[in-house]
Amino acid sequence: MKIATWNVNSILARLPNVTRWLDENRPDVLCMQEIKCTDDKFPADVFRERGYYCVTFGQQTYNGVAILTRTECYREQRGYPDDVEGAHARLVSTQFGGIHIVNVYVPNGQMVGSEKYQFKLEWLARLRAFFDTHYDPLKPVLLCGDFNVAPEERDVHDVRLWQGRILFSDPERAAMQKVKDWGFTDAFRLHTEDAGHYSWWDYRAGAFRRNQGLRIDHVWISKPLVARNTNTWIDMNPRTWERPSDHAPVVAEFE
DNA sequence: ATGGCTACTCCTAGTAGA
Repeated sequence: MKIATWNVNSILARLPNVTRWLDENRPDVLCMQEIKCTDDKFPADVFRERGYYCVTFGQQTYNGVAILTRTECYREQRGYPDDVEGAHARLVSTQFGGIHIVNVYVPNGQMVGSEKYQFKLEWLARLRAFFDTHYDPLKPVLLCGDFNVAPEERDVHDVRLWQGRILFSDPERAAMQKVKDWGFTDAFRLHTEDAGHYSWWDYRAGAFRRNQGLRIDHVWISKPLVARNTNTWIDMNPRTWERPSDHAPVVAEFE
């Protein structure tokens, strides 16, 4: 079984790239973030033609998450259960093949110390509480998405540049670690110890060409899935295509 | 060097992303 996560940075702008990648890779599940459109604008028919079912939690202009699956799936959660009306569309979940799949788009945080940064830290605290309340770490649970946090120094191309800054500040990393402590393992790190593997590169200044990126997109798995995870990798290919997303897909395979 | 690039919008200039 192949489960992938990809921040597509607008599903409407990225539709040719996403369909091409689906055709070439045929994952069982694709979790997407930043679809940037409401559910009625989501191109579900294009995916249905390719044999995928969709659950979406869209929003105009900003945020928005969706999950594509090869067999019919049912939405489990759409945002946090205690969300107020009009809250950001940043979390959607489903069950597939006996696995609880939670797809998140963690807030960016803009700048350390800003209101948005505070919102990010609170959102991450709620994510941990959400797992405490609704899931069991002894069952197969997979949390994936754009976490907007690089966990370790080896996940950052230039530690001196990023130290203490947004996406790599200590409080963000601690908040993310708290989520991990619920009972998750970073699937990518089960297979690769090296530095220099990134999932996002700035559009500007030739960052991709120079491999100046961050590993901020992740697939985290609960204990029962660890032994089944045969490989997890970052597919840099679509980042080389025309009109790419600034993020690359992360793919996890299970037996 | 605070730029660089991309996508969005009832505001095509301003906001947001990371």
